[in-house]
Amino acid sequence: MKSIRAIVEEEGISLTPQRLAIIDFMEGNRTHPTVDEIYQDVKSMYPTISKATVYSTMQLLCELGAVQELSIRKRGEACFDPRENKHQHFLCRKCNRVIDISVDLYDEEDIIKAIDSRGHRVEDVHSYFYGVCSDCIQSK
Amino acid sequence: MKSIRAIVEEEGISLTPQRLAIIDFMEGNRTHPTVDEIYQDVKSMYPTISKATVYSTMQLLCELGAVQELSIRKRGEACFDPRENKHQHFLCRKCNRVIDISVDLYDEEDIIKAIDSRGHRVEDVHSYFYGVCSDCIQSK
DNA sequence: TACTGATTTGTAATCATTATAATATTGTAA
DNA sequence: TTACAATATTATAATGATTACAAATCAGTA
Ligand SMILES: [Mn+2]
Ligand SMILES: [Mn+2]
Ligand SMILES: [Zn+2]
Ligand SMILES: [Zn+2]
Repeated sequence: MKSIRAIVEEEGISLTPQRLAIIDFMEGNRTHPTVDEIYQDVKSMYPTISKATVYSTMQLLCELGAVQELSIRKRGEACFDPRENKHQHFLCRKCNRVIDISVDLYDEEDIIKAIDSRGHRVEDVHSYFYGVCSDCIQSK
Repeated sequence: MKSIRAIVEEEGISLTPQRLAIIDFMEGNRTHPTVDEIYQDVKSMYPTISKATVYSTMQLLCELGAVQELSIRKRGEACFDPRENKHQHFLCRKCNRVIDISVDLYDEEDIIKAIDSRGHRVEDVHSYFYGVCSDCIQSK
């Protein structure tokens, strides 16, 4: 899997110190941080960084496909993870953590079994598909 | 499938005129309305209704499992649909519509094929699993 | 009818995100 | 190196959805 940094460099996008600090924090990060968590971490090494920079950098990384934004929390903040090997996301409604489920399965019932077998209890599933609808494809 | 109204009545929850108007609008509704869309519709028949009532009623209906809230739009408003037969949701990034895909499939690749075969183009999938994690189950 | 608890309403507060404009930095060409 | 234009960063304001709150209203019961 290509690193976030490699993807950004390939695109010829300038690696400013702020972007580099954000990328370093995200690379291999499995905690699904929010914008504020990224901001807090980077600020400790780079005290003048602005939250607006974190927002714009995360949007850039999303557009490049280097990270993905998750809307798994129904309200409140979005969170992010590096786009690595296919895996699933489980949100604990008690502790509010987003937990990676590293399986290469595509069948919902199999995935639920895999999550259950890790000791979690699955109560609900939402699958969202994104793209362009037939009407919009035709009227382009 | 049980109607929303039946679920509410079974729970012995009082059916106020406002709640009834909202339930009537949601029953069988396939448009995935937002809170504001529900509010605008109900207001035409019930001009004094408050948006706060729509929020609290939708929360009630969600807790009863009569409707579900979708966070398919990564920012902006949540939307709702009656919890009916299992189906999937496709968001068009151009026209911003949430489209029901009525299939009884559980395998992601099969679902994508089904969506494609309806003339839509699938570009991305997010599956979110909700429940209680092993840590929180143990420490209860 | 009088009382009690639940519901609704209008408004204010909160919070994540986006927009904006001034400032700073970067890369490039002379 | 210097000058310049393009890009990025910053601080702050604006937006917009949701939640909190308290007063007013309603429903059910004694
Ligand atoms: Mn992940
Ligand atoms: Mn639906
Ligand atoms: Zn937990
Ligand atoms: Zn469309």
